[in-house]
Amino acid sequence: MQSLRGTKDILPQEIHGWHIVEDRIRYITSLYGYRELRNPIMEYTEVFKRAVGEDTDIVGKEMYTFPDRGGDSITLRPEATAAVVRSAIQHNLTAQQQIARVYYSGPFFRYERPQKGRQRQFHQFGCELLGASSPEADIEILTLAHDFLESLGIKSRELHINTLATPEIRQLFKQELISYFTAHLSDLSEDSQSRLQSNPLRILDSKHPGDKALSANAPRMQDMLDTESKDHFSKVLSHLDSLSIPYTVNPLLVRGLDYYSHTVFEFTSTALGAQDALGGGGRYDHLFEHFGGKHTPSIGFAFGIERLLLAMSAQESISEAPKPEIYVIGFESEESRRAVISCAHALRTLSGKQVIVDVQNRSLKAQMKEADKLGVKQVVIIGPEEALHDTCIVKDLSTGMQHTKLMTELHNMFS
RNA sequence: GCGGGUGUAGCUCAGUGGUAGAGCAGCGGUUUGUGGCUCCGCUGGCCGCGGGUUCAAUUCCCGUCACUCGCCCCA
Repeated sequence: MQSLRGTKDILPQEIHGWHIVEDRIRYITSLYGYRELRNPIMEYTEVFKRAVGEDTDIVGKEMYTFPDRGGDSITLRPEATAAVVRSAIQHNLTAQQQIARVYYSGPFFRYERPQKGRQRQFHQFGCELLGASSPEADIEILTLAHDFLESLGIKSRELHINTLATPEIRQLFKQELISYFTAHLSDLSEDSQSRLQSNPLRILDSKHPGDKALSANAPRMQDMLDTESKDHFSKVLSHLDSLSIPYTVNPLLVRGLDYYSHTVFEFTSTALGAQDALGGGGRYDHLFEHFGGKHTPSIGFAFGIERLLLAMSAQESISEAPKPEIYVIGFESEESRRAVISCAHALRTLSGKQVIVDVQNRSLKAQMKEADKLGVKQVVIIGPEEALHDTCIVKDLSTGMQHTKLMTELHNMFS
């Protein structure tokens, strides 16, 4: 028996990093007034098909989709935004021109070949700012993401940013691209040829050398921007400038999901290998309408938690897990063992410190060894002698100093 | 979905056509009530799984599963 391919057990010895990240998630989101939204991990397949787009890789080949017992087509969520929007509409989270600031964190599923930084079940943390179309909304999301990465101490990273303008402009741009690439059809990779009609934007961020060469000279969205798009984008950039958040405008950044418009961005890290995206996001002004909701311009981002942890451990910025503080040792006599149990219990309740006790009836020596290995600061020894006199020996493991104390004195030390 | 690499003790890895070793870790002793450093000893392995070749396979061949790196794409 073993875990499914591409799924991982997160073991006690590695949980500390997760707790750090989860702690930062709660802290940073709270600074910005974002509240958690917990959606189910499965939805009707239609939710993702409609939001993400039929021609995207996610929907085309990566979804965990299956019929349930009632015959409905169910999908394990491959991303969050679609479900957040579905949920926002269903519960009217943006009623009466209100905006909603939400975040989420949890497991997601994509049926792909695993590799470094890619699993079939992985975890994402993301934020969505629903109902605001201003560049200031974009900046709030970007700075939140920036602050989050900073607080985790992730250094070797870059922010790439681009604008996809309005759907109308993008439609025009697509036509331009199609005619440009069609003129060079034979130089295109097979993948790109098949995408040419359905999703020509995607050819732009292909890593295929031939495609790259063609893309470098392809028509540019920048040259076709309307004043509104141009204005929006330049405001976002100037805000980034004044906040001293470094970025690179990358005209080839298009992102793999259909629902984006205007600002799109991606955080990459050199610590990651081939899957170098820590996370990304963008503006989706028309997704609510796709679901039959009212016009609700929105923007959000998502980070891959496993990738954050990879980047953090690559630069060794994960702090050490806290160590237990007290080890209470007893041995040989029944009285000794009994005294240990009640002493440990009292210390935990009085001091709130982590107190470890041997549960294998091992020797004094063995328990001392374990205390040392665990890195505890203090050891309390209640041997048969001490148990008879209601005393104990308190030993500091770093100095080796030890003193005999009455049990009542010990309790006073920690209360 | 496609290509490369790997799969031997808890971990990191050596190794040979005649069913296996090291270091670290663990446990015990050196110290008959005291950890860390020595030194000594011990425990521990269907050599990923299935099949084939062979007198004999952990070693060679095929398949399979998993991991891993890359492609595609994304977190």
